[in-house]
Amino acid sequence: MGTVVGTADDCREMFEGNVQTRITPFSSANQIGNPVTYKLVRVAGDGRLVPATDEEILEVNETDVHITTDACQTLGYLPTEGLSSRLSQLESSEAISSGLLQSDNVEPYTEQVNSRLECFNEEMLQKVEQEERLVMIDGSQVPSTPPEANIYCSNANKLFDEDQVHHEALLQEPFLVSSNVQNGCDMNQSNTVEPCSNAAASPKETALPAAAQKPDFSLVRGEICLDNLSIKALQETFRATFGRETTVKDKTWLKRRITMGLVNSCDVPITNLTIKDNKLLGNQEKSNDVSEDMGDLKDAPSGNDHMNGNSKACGHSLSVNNHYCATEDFSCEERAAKRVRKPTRRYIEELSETGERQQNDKSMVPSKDQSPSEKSEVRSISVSSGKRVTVTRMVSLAGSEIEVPYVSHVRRSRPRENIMALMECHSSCLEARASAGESNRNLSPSLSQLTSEVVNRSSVVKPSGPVHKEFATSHNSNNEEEHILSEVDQDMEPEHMDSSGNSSDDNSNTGAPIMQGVVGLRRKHHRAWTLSEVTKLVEGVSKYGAGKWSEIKKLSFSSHSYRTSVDLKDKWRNLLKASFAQSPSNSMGSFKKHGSMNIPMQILLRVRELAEKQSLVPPMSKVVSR
DNA sequence: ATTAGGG
DNA sequence: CCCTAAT
Repeated sequence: MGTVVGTADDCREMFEGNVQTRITPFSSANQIGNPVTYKLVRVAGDGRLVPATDEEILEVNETDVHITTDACQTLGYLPTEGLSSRLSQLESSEAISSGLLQSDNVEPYTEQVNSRLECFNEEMLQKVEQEERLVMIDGSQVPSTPPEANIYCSNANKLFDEDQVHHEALLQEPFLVSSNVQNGCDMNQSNTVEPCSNAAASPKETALPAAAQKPDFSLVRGEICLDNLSIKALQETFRATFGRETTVKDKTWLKRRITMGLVNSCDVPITNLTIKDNKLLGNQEKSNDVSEDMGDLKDAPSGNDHMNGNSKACGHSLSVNNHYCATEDFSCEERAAKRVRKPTRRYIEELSETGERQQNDKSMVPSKDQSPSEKSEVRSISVSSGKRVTVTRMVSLAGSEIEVPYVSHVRRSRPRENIMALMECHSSCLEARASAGESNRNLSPSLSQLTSEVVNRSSVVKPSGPVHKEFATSHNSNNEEEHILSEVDQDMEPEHMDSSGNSSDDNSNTGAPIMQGVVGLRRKHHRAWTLSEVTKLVEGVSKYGAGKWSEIKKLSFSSHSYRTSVDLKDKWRNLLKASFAQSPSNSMGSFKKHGSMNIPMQILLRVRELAEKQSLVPPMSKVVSR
């Protein structure tokens, strides 16, 4: 609930902040066809739509979305998820909005209608899809939408039939209007928004506080409509809606399910929204079949509203839900979220990066084609194809607006903190650059910030400025360069060894030769191991035993902050390999001809020695060492 | 948080 | 070196 309130506030902000209320050209409605999903969004003072949270993802129809429209949708649509209950919650906001709208222009009505239409369209699309699915599944004739449903639809249409003739055509498709939608529409019924505000407002106040005593709003037409249906009919409807049979006999359940299904079908991932709501309740119904789970998940997000608003209507089933939710509300949410985010991994992220960009590109095209959306501040593209949703937002920069990919605050570069700032900076910069360039050369504030941040960091470490060494030469073969550097290091190292201990030295001297800024996109930082390092490593191993990498790192590599225990481990592994590989044929002498570093025989021998020792007496060595 | 291993 | 899984 609290969340809801917050939403309302946001809405208010939107309205207030948004000076220019724009009316969506009707044309947009015509073009509809893209499912639109709105999530918690707020409008910045300048009118930009901004995700309520950084992580918030806003899926919006790419076509022009107007703030007003958005507001409408936010108000009307969001609630939709939760059904009537939601509506009640939003009432206040609606009232506000309505008031504003009224004062503003008469147009709001139109806008609302549009928004609504969009909703309908979405639903219709969904419906159609479902139908198709059904066909595929059954092969038999598609269960036509229950007559009632159609009737219902027709009613809904009547609301704004005059304006949208074309829409009707679309609506002709079997199409169930969810109660929510209805509610949302109610506002529109009267030309003036007033009625809606009034009607809505009153219920809400009562409803919100005490769920127990709620007005009849719970009995939405949709509900009623469904009510009239027999169980069988409901099942049919269910089937039509979800594309699968259901054995559930519970009328209430069916109704709810259908309603919610219709509602939810509009928006796919709602996780964000849910998360914000502490109260988001999961829908826990025991599903009869597996697929049911999916539905539940979907429902989960909106569950909250449901509870609040529909408790009355749904009766017992709801009460059960409430209970469940009360205890596990959040977990439910999480569950859903997890499901959605499952594939999340940094690795995957990177991979998907490309996809995102592509998507962006795509989005660009349609935007032009679809309709000139001059003003849409935010245009986010929902990609139905992929699970990932890319969000972009327009940022006015230097007078011109540019589309910028919305970047999550999560840092992309490697997690390690020590890492030579330089390298990180490099990689980050490169990344930033790359992404910026790839994404239509847009400068994203977030990106820039990131970059600057990185830069600052680097500057702290190395005030002198951005890497110089690295830029020196950028051959295609980094290895060579690195190799050379390593050699240099080797030469220098010995000297440092004695005085080793000051990290600054390491940073500047041991300096990371790495990313050759210009050419390679290679983001791997590589720092060749110096002889001294190897020596230390071996020493450490002999002292503390292999496997005590953290110890070794602490005691023997205090000065080399960039070597992590993992690095040590890896290096040791390599050394072992090398030592054993070389032992058979000592002919090579003290130097390996390979590209790898020259490792003195001595060391290799020592390594082998240690290795054998440890392998033979693993436990002892560890204990003994100290 | 470390360590062991695979890539 | 990087990334993960298992401790």
